[in-house]
Amino acid sequence: MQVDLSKTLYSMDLLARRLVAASFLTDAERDLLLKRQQRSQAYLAGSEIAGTREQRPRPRLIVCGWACRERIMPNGRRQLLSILLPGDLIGGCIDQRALDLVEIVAISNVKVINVASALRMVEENPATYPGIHRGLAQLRFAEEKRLLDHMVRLGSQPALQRIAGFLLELFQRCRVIGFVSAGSFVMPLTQEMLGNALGLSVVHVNRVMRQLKAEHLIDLQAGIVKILDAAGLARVADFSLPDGGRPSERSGRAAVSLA
Amino acid sequence: MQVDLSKTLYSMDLLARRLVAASFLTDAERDLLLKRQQRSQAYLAGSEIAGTREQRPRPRLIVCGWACRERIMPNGRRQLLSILLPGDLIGGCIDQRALDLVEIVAISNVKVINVASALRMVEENPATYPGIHRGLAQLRFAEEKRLLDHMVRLGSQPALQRIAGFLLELFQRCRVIGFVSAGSFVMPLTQEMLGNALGLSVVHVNRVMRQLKAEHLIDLQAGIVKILDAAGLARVADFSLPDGGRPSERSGRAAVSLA
DNA sequence: CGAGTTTTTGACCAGCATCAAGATTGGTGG
DNA sequence: CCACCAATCTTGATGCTGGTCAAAAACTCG
Repeated sequence: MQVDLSKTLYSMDLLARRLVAASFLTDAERDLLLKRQQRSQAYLAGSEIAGTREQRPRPRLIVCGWACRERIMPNGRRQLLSILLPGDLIGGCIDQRALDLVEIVAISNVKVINVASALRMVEENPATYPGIHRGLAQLRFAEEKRLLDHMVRLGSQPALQRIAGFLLELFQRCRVIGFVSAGSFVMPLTQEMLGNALGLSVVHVNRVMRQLKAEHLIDLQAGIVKILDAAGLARVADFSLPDGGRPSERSGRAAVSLA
Repeated sequence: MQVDLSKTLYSMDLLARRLVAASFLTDAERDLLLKRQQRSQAYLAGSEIAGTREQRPRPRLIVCGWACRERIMPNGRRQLLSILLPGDLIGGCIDQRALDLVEIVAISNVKVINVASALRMVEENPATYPGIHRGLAQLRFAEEKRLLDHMVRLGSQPALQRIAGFLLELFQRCRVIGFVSAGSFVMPLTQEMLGNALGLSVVHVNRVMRQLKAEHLIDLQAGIVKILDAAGLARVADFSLPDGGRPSERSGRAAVSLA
């Protein structure tokens, strides 16, 4: 289902779209983003976009395809740390050296463009590009938020909620970049990858996905996820107790401990 | 064991110490750090240093005591996201708004000083304060690394290794800021907090700590942790297979996929 | 159509949570 | 200095969530 974009002009249109969503851009800013057509760099699904001992990691923008940051442990186990979608920056946040910490791997076929010079221009003249500057800050903020959300999932949610929340996050991210139609989006993650992202075994991921399907919260076929009941999913994802108690059950617990 | 520092001059000495460790400072830089004595702000153990809906979170430096970033879930469960030690910045990294994402809570009694103006000066004139500028980047880098390490712990390590790795991290961080003597450091975390940080129940934290003690890797008493065998701990923490298999089994995987 | 990958199921078991209760520790007031 | 209380630590018993093993079905692709 990977669309061949080889004939498309690669520009920073995607970045522009995301930034515009949050801020109005000046003409100078539009120029910076849209006039700089660039040759894109392509990576095959499964290949490494940036490795642990990268020579000189340049900030890049994903134009097409999915990638992830992951860490591979000495025993071969993999932990996906975050998913990167079109419009996301690689190494644009934090510090360049942060790339040392993980590997960036293409999940589907991926195309990226180098945004080092554009970023540098913005960093050096924030006043000239106020909208982009602010927009970038928001991108970083969103990335940080996702990281923390995911930590909470891993640390304190059972499998059902981890998966529900994660799917919901992907859904919303896809929607922002216009990759959702009729409540569906293409998700090129195998259940094994989902497991690696969520700290669960493939088998268990499968069972939970199946359960979500049985409860008519999502629908699945051929790598396409359809969110049938976003509100229901959110309800499942946010809450932690096995019984369907409402959030106010703290009083219940309290009552027990008082009894 | 909380030393009363009320008569101490609060300066950015700690920050200076950390920065110096990695970079040489110019006179201007020393001045910036050391000449700006500041009134410190104090927080009692358990109190909130910065909340989710903070009016205007200013970057601050922890001068004394331990704090943490945590998220509290609707069901009352808590997930500690990171531990903040003296010399760590609050809200100095990423974006100020990142503070919205979590609460910052004092674990022991804590003192902080405001470093907003100093940070602004450095950001605006990076050339004047090259050492500090680089040093701050390293601080951010280290924080990012810790976050990712912790995610790996939560996502793909069993209890024994989570705890071993976490203790080791605390140990090394304490050593850097000079809070280790004779292999021991004061750790004001209750086992319940450890559990909240590591996604484990109090009971299980206790059992594992006990096991580490039994294996003469650590010693524990009255909130003081003594690392008896750092190398042994590291061995436990880094590896995930029950048997002591060697790391090089990636070749095995490769061979399979090539065959 | 056959080989490899991914998904699906079932059977079994282990790691860790939960529940419950007792032992320590530290702090407080008499 | 001791009695007392709350918080923390410790330990045992029991059960559930989710891991592991194994193998069969459904896809995918050349």
